[in-house]
Amino acid sequence: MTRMESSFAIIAEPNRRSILSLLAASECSVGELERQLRMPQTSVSKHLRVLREAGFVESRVEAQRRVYRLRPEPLMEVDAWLTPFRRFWTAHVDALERHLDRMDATPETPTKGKKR
Amino acid sequence: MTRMESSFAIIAEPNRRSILSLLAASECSVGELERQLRMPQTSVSKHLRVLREAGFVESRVEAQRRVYRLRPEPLMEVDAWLTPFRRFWTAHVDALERHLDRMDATPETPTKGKKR
DNA sequence: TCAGCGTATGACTTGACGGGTATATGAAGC
DNA sequence: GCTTCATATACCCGTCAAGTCATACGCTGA
Repeated sequence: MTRMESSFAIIAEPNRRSILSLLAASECSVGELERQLRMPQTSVSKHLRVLREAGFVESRVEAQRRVYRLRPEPLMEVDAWLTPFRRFWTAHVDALERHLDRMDATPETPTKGKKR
Repeated sequence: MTRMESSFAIIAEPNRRSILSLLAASECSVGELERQLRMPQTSVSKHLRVLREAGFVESRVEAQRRVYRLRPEPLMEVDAWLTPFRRFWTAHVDALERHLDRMDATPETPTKGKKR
């Protein structure tokens, strides 16, 4: 149903990235994700469905629970896409730190149209 | 104007990824991008604006043209986010090839509805 | 000055995605 | 059977991003 073509669109959603990060640590049931992320169960299930249909996760049934675990392929695709760009920063590694520091400093509200 | 919080949301757009890929090869003017991507100029300009405000590109003025070039920081962020996941595939590298081969073969339908 | 090119912006429309609520399914236990 | 727990789905709605069109801006050369 939901178009949602590329792997990039899937991980554009912050909650889905959170789910993936948790699953990177260890596999989880829906309820565990629900508690750790403090989000409604229906929301978790919906995101898991999207992730599952896009191949990011798979589930196995365990009694009444469904335990989800990570599948690496789609993220490998993203990683592969980055390849041609890496030459831009492999030279000077500390640029990221400076960038992240700036992000940190900014008042978290990009709401207003800032110049440049 | 456009919220567009994360770097992930920016590269969720296929046309923007195309622009970035072209700029990874070499800096380009708007017109060059327009021709290579075969998309309307207003569209290119709008995507460039989004990319610029998100720090993915910067432009310099050259006569009547604006030449855009890549800035690496936001993509470095994405690369950094991938770090915890790499352990899932650094062991067996060929899984990506198999995955991409499948993508190639399938007629645009995601992982087929397994319908239990 | 004007014309023409290159680029940016504004208004508008459309459609997709995410959140919420209610409900359905299905397994386990009484 | 019924009830409870765990998860999934259906529906509605608000929001927001992307496309299109028209137009405005800025630079250059005649």
